[in-house]
Amino acid sequence: MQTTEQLLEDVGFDALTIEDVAQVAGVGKATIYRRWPTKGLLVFEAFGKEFLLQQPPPDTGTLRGDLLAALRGWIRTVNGTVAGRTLAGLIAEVQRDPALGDAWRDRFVRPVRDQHRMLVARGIGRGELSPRADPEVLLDLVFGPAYHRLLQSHLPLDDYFAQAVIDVIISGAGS
Amino acid sequence: MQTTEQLLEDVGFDALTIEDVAQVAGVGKATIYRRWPTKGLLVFEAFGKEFLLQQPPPDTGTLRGDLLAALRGWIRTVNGTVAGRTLAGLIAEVQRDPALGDAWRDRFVRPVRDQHRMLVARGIGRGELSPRADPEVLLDLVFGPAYHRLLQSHLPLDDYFAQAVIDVIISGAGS
Amino acid sequence: MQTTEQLLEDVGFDALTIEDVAQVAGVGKATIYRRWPTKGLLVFEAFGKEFLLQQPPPDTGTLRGDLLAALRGWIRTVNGTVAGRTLAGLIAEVQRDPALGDAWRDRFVRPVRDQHRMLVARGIGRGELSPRADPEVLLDLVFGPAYHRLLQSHLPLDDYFAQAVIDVIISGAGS
Amino acid sequence: MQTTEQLLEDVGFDALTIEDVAQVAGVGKATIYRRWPTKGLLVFEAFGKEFLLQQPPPDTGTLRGDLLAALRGWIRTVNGTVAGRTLAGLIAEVQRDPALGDAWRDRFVRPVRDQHRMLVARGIGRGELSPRADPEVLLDLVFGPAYHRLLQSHLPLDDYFAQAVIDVIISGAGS
DNA sequence: CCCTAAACGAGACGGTACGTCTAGTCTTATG
DNA sequence: CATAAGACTAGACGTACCGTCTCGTTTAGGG
Repeated sequence: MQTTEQLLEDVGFDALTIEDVAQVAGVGKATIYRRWPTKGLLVFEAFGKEFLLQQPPPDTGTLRGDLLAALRGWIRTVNGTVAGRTLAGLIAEVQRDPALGDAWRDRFVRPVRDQHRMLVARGIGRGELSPRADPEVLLDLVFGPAYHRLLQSHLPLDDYFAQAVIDVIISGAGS
Repeated sequence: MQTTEQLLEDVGFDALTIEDVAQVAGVGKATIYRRWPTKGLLVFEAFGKEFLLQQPPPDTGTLRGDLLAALRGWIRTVNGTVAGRTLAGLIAEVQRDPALGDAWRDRFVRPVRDQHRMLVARGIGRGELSPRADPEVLLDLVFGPAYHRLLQSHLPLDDYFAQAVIDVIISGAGS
Repeated sequence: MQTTEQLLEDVGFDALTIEDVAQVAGVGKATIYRRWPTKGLLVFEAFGKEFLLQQPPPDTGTLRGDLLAALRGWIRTVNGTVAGRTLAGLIAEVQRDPALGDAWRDRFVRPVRDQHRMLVARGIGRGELSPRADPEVLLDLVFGPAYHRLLQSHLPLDDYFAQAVIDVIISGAGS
Repeated sequence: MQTTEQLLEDVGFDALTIEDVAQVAGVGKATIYRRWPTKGLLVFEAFGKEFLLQQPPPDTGTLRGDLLAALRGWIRTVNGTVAGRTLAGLIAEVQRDPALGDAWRDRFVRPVRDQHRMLVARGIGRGELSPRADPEVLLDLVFGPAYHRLLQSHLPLDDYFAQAVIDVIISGAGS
């Protein structure tokens, strides 16, 4: 497990092989396969806990503040650590391993969204949101652009971006 | 090339191997490697042209109409054909192959964004957008959520989603 | 191993590929490469044991009889089985693979010559040979012509040849 | 042709490819294939003439002298030049390419043996040979051991060897 | 305290695809 | 019009990992 994290830092998601993990950990391959059926799930477990710990639910008193804090936290983790490349690698892996996809949605996407949905609910309670707004769409609007930039690398994930995204979501871009 | 498209339909991005392409095409492997150094670039080329053809630049007269049409077009292609899975597979591949990443940004992301940026520019010209709005962020807000749903499969890519996204972007979700 | 022998009979040394051996044996290629680094060494091992078993050291009581028996035995094996072509193929391979050459000399040429040298030593002990005769040269004179005919195929390897060779070696061709 | 000889010296028979010959000669591959169907025949032609020129028929006045001179000439050429490895390479190639085998026997083995057979015939005429001696077997006895040492590399091809071989052939090894 | 059974390290195994290489044929464009 | 240049089909090469499977060998808990 620590071996996995170590190797994620040293060689990255792609170059990591279960064979390496076993050897570096001084462990038989079968021992790993007994616990994690695929490389994706192995890395997911090592990555997931770590990542979620770094995303504490914000509570700033305003919806704008909460969403901005959440997005900034995500960006900080993704930019500052190896987590960004690992996250990208895992999402890539999800495209080819349906079992990992299920785990990913159940144990990563859902909990994170549940957490964030509460921010939105709080905003609705405070009357900061139009009652028409769909919370699910809102969450996609907050994080979709960020994942987009992570995976396409066409533009930087910086604080200006975070603010601009949240501003448009709250206030709209129309004149 | 047609062989690649055929195999993408038949077996999908992941199960497609250069070895198969060569055999089905009745071609030596070296011939393929001579032209496309990796599977990613081979598929990208087969996919790119096709995909771009199916995304004609809309011109509805309003920014909202244009953005909605563009997003709907993307969703239609992604949902209705094998292009969705291929697109996901390519984005996954981009995370692993830096050379493909460069090609991807240069020959796919950039042209598509250039096209869409014109819609936004037209909207600005018509005074439909706050002069404060950053076109790049706007583009990420329109398509980021869609890519997000494509890659995470947490929620469907339907017409309701398209409208809701565009509505928030134009008018904001704040009360 | 039996697969190798089988394929040597079926298709011959040249047409034999490690890929075929693996497939026919129902074995991964790596398994073969793990044990035998080259096709030459694989075939050598399959061939060597078999061949040596068919060359029991003769003991007829006279040097002439022993040498003739040894040469006849060699000719019989080489003419009667696939071993002749395999032997030729291996000697050909030895010309291009130095590692095989080393193994060939150590594990084939040397043991065979050791055995035959004992026949000569016995002859010397019985006073059948001029003390001037060099055993090494004698061995080359007995088998060199036979290998020559095997590899050049200019004339048949028959019993008349065997007798004529041994006769000249013992008695000389001078008048 | 000179290119072939050059490359034989520079890289040896095995490493020589028709592709290289073509490129070094500044010639299309097809041009070479038009004249020589295989690498074996190409090299054979380049090698054959050269080699035969270096083997002038000796005439020393005695059979022993002639045979010794012929064998020494062969050894000198084989030891002193790249011809030795080329000769070994060609004999190896002959084991795989039947067409080359035919050419080899017709245009190399036969002429050389014809020449040497005349030495023997001269010896018979001079009464130096037992009338019982078979000239063909004699030739194999003279050169077979030499080819044997060339191809097996188990012992050196030196002048002592040449003399010992001829001595036994003329006088026999029996006491 | 032993003894047995589960888990373990080590790594061989069958299998797949990789990317490279060479052979010999076929195409093209030039001089 | 022949030719150099080199692209092409074909297929074996040797490598890397995969996921499965024996092997002994620890290592614990129950007799």
